[in-house]
Amino acid sequence: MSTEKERTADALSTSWGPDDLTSKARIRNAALSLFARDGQDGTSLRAIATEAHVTVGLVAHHYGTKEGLREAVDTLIVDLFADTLRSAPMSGTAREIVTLRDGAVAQMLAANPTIVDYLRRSLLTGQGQTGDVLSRLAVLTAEQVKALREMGLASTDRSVTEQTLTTLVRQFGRLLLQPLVNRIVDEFGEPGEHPPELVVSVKS
Amino acid sequence: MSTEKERTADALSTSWGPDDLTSKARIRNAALSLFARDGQDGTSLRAIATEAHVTVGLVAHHYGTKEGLREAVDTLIVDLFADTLRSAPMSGTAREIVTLRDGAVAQMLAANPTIVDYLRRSLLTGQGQTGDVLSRLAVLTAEQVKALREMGLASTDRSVTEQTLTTLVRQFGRLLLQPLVNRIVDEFGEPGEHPPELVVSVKS
DNA sequence: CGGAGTGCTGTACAAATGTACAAACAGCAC
DNA sequence: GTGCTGTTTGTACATTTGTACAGCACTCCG
Repeated sequence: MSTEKERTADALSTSWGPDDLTSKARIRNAALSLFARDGQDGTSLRAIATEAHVTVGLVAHHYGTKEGLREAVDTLIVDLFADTLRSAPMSGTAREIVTLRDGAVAQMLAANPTIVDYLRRSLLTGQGQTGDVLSRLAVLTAEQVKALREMGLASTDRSVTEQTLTTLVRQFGRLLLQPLVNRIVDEFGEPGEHPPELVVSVKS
Repeated sequence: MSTEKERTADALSTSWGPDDLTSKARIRNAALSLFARDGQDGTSLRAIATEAHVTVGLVAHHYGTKEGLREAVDTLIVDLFADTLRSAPMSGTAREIVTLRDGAVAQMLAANPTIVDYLRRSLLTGQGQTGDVLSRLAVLTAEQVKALREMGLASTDRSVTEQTLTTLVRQFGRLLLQPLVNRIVDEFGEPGEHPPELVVSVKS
């Protein structure tokens, strides 16, 4: 991965002031935030420009069209995902490895709730287009599954498709569904009542 | 319930030709379909008018603003939900009753996938506004829970909030998350491979 | 017959949006 | 200095959007 990617990935998780980032990076981060909150159709290029403290023209200059901006945001997320998985240790039994990798992903997502919101939206808004961020994450996950299999670090008693699916559901399912729980508790729960935990899995 | 409501509710589940419906009903149904597919911001009043074979002016004439149209769609769904629950039998043990009611809801939702898509979108798009369709469904569910409790037909070992939450998650959770599974299987699965079943529940 | 109400059409309009483009500006090699 | 490359601004434009409004056709009641 290029140094550019690491720099931008770090820009999300570390606590750099917005002044330390390039305008290009600030635009992309603003797009991620606003896309996650209001959806892609719901956020204008002007809103992104304002949030990034630049003008509309600069957004078009760096990313061309709105679609180009979306691809940049997608790439940021996919790279962050890949970096997270690459930095996860690969030692121990197959089960231990899965637990460690799931934990690394969960920790990364917990540190970047904006990405979770963005992915949740992508799941609905995206019409299943290839090149979509979810497709790219699915491809990434499938590659990881195959790699672990070849190293003998993953069970092979299920199909690759089913194993990929299980992994993604394990990592995303609970997070994608959380708003439903939060809304109910917000509506009826007494203040201070903590939302119960969701369990999401695929029936084997 | 007024006869109007029952007529409109039937309009979804039975197989009446579009010519048999009033323009007002056709507009509302078109709005439901397009809102479900493209989101509320993503569908113009003109697209709804075209789908319903009317002009833009008539949409405004019947429903005033786009917000009014959304409320009409929400009301249709809530009424359909209420009708479904009212027609479910209330006999047997507490567990049997829950199973029967969940089955009735599942059957209704399976017959109206458009409503599922609409609700899935509402979960994200809606900013938790009261009056939102999910809020109204939550209120409806909570009322049902309390009613069943007073009749001694529901267990009282958990809080009403938790019981309401469990019910909604049981009825919606799997459906809301299904697109994730479908997309993975579409992307990697061999043709004809059927998506495995999801399991969603709240940790007790 | 007449008129009143209602469903319905067509059009008009201001606001917002994505995109294109010309010009100003900064840093840097030569 | 001069030229060059990349950044940044400001503005302009066509399109789409939600909403408002004036008028036509029809039905029903007196």
